Amino acid sequence: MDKDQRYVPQNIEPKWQQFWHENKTYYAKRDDSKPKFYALVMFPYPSGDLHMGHMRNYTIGDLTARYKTMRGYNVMNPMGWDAFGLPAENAAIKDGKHPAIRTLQNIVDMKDQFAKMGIVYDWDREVASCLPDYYRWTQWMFLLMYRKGLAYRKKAAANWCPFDQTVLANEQVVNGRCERCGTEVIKKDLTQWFFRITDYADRLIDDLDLLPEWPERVKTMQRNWIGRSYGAKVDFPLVGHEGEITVYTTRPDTIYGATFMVLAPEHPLVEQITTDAQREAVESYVAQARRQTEIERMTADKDKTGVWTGAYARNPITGENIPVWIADYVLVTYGTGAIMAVPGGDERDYDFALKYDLPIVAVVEPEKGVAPVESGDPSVAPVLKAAATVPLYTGVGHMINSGPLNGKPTAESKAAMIKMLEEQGKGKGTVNFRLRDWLISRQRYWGAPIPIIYCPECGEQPVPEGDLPVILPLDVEFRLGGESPLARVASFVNVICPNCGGPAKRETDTMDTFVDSSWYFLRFCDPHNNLTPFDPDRANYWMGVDQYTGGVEHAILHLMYARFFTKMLADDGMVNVQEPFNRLFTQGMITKDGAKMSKSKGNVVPVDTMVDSQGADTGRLFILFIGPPDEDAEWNDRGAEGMHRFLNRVWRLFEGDVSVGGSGQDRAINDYSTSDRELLRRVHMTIKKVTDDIDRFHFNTAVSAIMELANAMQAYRDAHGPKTYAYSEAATSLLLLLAPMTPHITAELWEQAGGEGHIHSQPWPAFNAELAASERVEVAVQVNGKVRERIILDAEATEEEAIAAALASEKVAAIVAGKEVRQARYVPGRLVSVVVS
RNA sequence: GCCGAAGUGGCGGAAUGGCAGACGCGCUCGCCUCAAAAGCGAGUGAGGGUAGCCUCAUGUGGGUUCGAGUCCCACCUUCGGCACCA
Repeated sequence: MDKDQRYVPQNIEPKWQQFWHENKTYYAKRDDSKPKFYALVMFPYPSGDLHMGHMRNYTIGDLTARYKTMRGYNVMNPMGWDAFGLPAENAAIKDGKHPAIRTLQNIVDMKDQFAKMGIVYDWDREVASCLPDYYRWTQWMFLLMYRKGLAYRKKAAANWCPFDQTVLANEQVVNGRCERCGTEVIKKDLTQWFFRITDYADRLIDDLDLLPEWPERVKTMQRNWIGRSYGAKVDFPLVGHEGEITVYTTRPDTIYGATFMVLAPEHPLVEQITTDAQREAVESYVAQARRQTEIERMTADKDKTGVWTGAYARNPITGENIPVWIADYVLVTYGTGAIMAVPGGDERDYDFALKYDLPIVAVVEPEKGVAPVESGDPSVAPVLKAAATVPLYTGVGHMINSGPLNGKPTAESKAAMIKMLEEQGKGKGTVNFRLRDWLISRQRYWGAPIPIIYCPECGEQPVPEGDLPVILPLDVEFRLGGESPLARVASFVNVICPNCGGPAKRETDTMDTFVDSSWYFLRFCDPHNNLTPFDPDRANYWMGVDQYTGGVEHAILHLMYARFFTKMLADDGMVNVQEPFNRLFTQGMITKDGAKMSKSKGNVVPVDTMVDSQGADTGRLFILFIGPPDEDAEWNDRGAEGMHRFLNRVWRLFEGDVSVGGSGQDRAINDYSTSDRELLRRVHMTIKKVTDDIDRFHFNTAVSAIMELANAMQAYRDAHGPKTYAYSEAATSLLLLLAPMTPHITAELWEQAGGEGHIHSQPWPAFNAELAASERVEVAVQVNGKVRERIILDAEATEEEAIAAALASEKVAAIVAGKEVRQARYVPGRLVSVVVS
């Protein structure tokens, strides 16, 4: 083999990709002699084209898998396809190409691109959510939910995207728009399937504490999304009607200040309690509120509007009759859709009271030093009413005007009031969530059919497990129409009732694709199982995922749904972990010209272009070097060229007779010359630094440390040539440290330099603290906080010796002369600090 | 409005409270070349000085400390999440 040829990645990369493919180098088997490591990158939607943003994602995952393998773990690193979804179906409506064909073709193309990047997976475990042997088990999951009472159907005002012609989950509505296409979402009353994720709300919040290795911001986002609050439900009896209005409040302590009530316009009691005199005004307000889209309702300035129903309810504590209003600032979807308004203690209620001249009572006195908000902002109330002389105060303090609670602090009053309400049967303490149940029906074709049959005699019937999968028919006409294209396929719709054998009809909605991705990490543990979704024993061996890598855009949706599924399956005994992902890493976007890479913006750097021109290793290394991996980074072609130059330098470090693979462990330190020691110190410092940095996901600094080692090797080589033991040792470590990052060039050089076996089967280089230690250190000398001198000390120098040496130096002596040394200290290996006056 | 993250050279960025700017990009000069590319070497925060060196400098203003990019307080800006959530 001619080692002197130039570094031409195109000549070596295909060879090694072939090697890993043929040898199934990264195919996982159970091996109890090693600790297991489950590495996983979020499986992608097969869109066909990969750009540098994807490359970052998969490079990090690949690096993790290769690194952990070298560290001695039994690694599983699988990949699959989140293959159902709207884009393929929308494309089919445009050009008639069947989603199945397009998707499977894209999968082939993407696997090709993975291979070209040198990304290795255990392809024996590949799954695609659009294939019957996968979605069969997604349907099985639905039936399990159904059996457990966690899947149910109800009529509700759902988020409807007029463009995609389907309903959306709350999580898929962003600022009132469809997260996919950006169309304004409207509300539509529809009967839909839901998963009862709210049953798990408490655990989904509490168990975030079991995840110390998740980014804090992701946990915070989930906490906020689930939105747990503690308060009370209180019944306000209606005056002149049967029944009561139940409100939810987080401040039961302020109930003495509740001077009116507000219902959401959609509240079911509105029609019943409205008086004839107010009927016209109320109906027109309700109609106007219903007409508004989410966007209008949100962009409408915070100016409060509302109408009195004409009705009264009785404050159960004060016994006073208070008016009942409706207003759209009260949301029917939160709490009970009704509030007790405490204008003295709530900004919204205060604004409303000012506008409609409703009484305001102060019930909380601020702590000393806390000023209440001055009343009477003229922009809120065009005409300042007498009542508005009461100031607004929303904080905590001591109760006033509150009967027996007077003088008590807020927290104590809250507890006391809940106790009183419960004793008198007027209410009870409760926990409330912002989280809503997960709406999973989609009126679209390209998804897993919901396995339910509607029988005119027996009603709703689950498809018997033995009849799964409910096959998605392929012969379908693609056009939009407000119901699933499946509804037009007679052979799909018309079935026999599994209960009575009479004619019945299938559910024609499909499941949200987030259902598919909520359990795929479990299927990877046992991907070919024909009897169950996965064998609990196999799942328990691999779970949980030790390193999960993906985009932060999944912080709420996918990551919350997958946690929900895992808990549900744990409850069912299918798996013994409460949390699916032990460690989560969310990588930042790669931008170009300041924007996320996208076809429509024309700023895409495709993986193919990168790999064909500079090579996969160059692309991988630059994407690791570009910046902290959890932050966004701007793509820069010049930077990639720099990485290519560096790999060229590495290549040249192996010119001549360089050998690798030996170990200097059995040599005594004294066997090395001073310059050898110097090089080996650098080698071992680099081993430590790179190891720590990879463990912390600081890949950019790991790469720069390796560059420094290469620079030191070059200098050594210029002086002493490459044929020394120390150089060979350095060359060995350099290749091993780079191996997870740039697998092709390191595998090639390892082979050319006569290394034993395959580089990626070698153990990670061992750090030798003795070799890393140095005998002499340079330390700075600070006088009164300013660095004035640098001195060389013995590494073992004591504080006394260090200070003496510092004071003895010419410069320091000159500065200190004639002054009193008030303080002196030595930070070993760093500096000497002297204070004089 | 609330919650979270971040502000450091021309650029990407580095720095367990201990010599700010590692590493790389770019740029300048030089070597090599008929020339270019590639490669190699030197330099590169700002200001001052012939020079040894000195002063200033990590969004702004305070503070703690022998010592602050790092810790504390207030503020400004940018990005992300939530948003009339009772």
